[in-house]
Amino acid sequence: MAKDDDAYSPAEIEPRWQRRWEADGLYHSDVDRARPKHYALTMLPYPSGDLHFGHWYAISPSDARARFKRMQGYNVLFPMGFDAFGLPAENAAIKNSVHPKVWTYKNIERMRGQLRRMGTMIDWRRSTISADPEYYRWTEWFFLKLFEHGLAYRKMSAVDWCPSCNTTLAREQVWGEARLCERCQTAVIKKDLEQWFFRTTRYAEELLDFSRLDWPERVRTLQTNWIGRSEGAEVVFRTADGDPLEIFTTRPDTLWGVTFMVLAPEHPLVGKLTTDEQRTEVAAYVAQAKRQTEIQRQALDQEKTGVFTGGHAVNPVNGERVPVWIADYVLMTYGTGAIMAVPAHDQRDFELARKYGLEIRPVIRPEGEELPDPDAMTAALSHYGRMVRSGPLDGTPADEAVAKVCAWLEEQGTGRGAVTYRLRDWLISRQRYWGSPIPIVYCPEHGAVPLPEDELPVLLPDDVEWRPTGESPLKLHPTWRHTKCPRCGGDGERETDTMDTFMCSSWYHLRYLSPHYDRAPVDPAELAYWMPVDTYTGGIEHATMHLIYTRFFHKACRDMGILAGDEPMRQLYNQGIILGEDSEKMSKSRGNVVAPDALLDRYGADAIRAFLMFVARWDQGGPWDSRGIEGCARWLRRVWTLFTAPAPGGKTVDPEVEKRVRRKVHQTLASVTKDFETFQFNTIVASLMELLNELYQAREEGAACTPAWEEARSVYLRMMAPVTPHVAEELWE
RNA sequence: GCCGGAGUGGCGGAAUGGCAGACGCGACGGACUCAAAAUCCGUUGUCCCUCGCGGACGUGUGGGUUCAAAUCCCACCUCCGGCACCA
Repeated sequence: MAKDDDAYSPAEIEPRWQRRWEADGLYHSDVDRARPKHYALTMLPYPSGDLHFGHWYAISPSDARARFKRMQGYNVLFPMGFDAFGLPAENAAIKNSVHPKVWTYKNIERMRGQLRRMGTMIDWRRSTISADPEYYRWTEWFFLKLFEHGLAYRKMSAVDWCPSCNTTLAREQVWGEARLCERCQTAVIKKDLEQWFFRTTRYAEELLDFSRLDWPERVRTLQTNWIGRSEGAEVVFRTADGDPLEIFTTRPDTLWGVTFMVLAPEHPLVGKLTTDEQRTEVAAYVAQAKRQTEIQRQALDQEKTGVFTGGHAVNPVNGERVPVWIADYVLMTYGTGAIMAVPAHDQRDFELARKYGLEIRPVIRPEGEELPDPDAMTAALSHYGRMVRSGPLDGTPADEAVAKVCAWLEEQGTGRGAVTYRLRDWLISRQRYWGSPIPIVYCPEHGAVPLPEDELPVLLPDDVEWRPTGESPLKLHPTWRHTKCPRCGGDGERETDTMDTFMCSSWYHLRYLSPHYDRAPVDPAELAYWMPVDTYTGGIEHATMHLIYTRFFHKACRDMGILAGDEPMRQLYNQGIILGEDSEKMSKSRGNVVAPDALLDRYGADAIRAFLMFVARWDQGGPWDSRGIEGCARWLRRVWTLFTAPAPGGKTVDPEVEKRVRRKVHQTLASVTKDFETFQFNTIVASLMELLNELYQAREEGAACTPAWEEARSVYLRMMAPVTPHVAEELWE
């Protein structure tokens, strides 16, 4: 308890309480079956060097909520670790000639110290670093499991390559129409490479099911769009040679309107279909298309182009022989890489048909309208309608058409109802040094051979050349790659690519539970008690990357018998971004970066914690306001004064005043409790300020030294404890 | 084009069918002080007036439901985010 004449001095009280909590092990979380558990997880930081306000904004309100849950009687786990592999370490190494490991671990030490000054309840015994061999041993182990179960595979394909980062990227890491690298904003190009993939597409349907999750609408929508489910039909056409040519369509009701087909330029049947007289033209188009994928995509309204292969295919619904074209608007990576073209009812096909004078045949009549004259059409008629000129299904009304055609196709054995997804398998190979090795050895005899589990971890060598060469640094290491084939003992070579760091972060929430356990990635007893994560907090930017990967990872592990339950994180909440005072993103180049450390010295962690909760709605974020923090500092000084200064005496107390105090205290308690539950942090601080104003008023009216006052003080300090833990401890008797 | 989110004082925001603008910032006036800082008190949506315990208007726009709408319904406008030659 502070002496009454002491002024509020965070610089004195905060380190003292932090030392005390640590010495007492107050925030150690251990399995305790007698209490309900609460696993509060916040997205782990990348050890970039300094803890900035983005970190504070993500972590300190999450910590306040974890503390609130703890005060409610939950056995709370609030851990923190570091996503320590990744390219910035290599870039820093190149720039400053420091080994990535040295740079990373130095930053981690620094950031741990900064995190401690924040006054969090982090249980540091459970911290993990994904670049520690005792961590990545298990990242490698998970790779082996996925490989063993056919969920990891190696494939040659045209993959996205960032020329600045010198590595391939997952489809999720290529952003926007301009196809920029998620990390460095460089335009991504295509390269044909043999790479490792995880079979995320196997889980596409299940990933669309959010029914067990309390996740924001926004994230669910982003993931749903990303997965991109389309319902339709698969139909098998036949080439003149009798080869099956499978297509996917969402409009099987337009099958009788097919007047040609279009293949992606890379489609495997292109060579065989192309006739001698068309060969030159087709080869030129294929070469041009290939080149085009290597440059930044042009505007979307570019004119459709295509080339006739000279080949034909037969439409199974009517036996008609239609020409087969190739065009670059058909993508090899979606559906089957081939389409049936119905120019009357699809705008892209319409444009190609108009350009090259191909037949346009309307077979869908909108209700109450005439069938359009193809020569007069200026655009495709894409809405549903009654099927006409459609053989046995002629006259089928719009609402029955698709289902009826699917049933009919199945009956005929020429097709069936089908679903296609936009989601691609997750490309995890990176041509970089500072990542988890892929535990595979290539043997001339046996191909890609997984290492036995007891040979893990494959350790990263320290002595590498990390300067950029366009090749994986591990490939240039003189000895590391040379090893023996685990199967035959003959000479073999290690995989020199490393894993996408999103692989490391797909399971870190499991490693926190038992960071040093060495018989499995996670101690089964800890796993059974703590999982799933109860509340997960972090930025929205991971909606279609980390948050898809970790859900995939969990489901895959469930099916491999490693984990239980269908989802890793029950509730998700996204905080916004704290901007510079000019409402722009904080950045060194703009010169609008507000550094937490200087403000910490001036105001203390409690004031910053309170202000970050108060400054804006947490889910929205907003600009930093250096005057606003004065308001929170003033609030804490007023709290200090109210509870330490001698109460004015000599007045008689009106029972109504006492009653008013009690009512206000209990109303505040109810609203603060509700607001903690629903992440409405700004109104928590506002309610506490409001109550403080009332208490000042009541004290003037003689309420101090009454039982109601004692209750008010006790409740007040407990309500503020999660927000401003140090000052609450100091004032608590 | 498809999907989602958001529009409230000078500013951040509160109120999810019941006194719009809580709380804070800023601003203005005052107390304390030789002075400043800190602290404290008061005023602060807009407009009108006879200045009161007064009146009118007011939550992107236009309609509607209701005794009552920032909140519910319909139509639109603007801004932000995602996806997009996805068959």
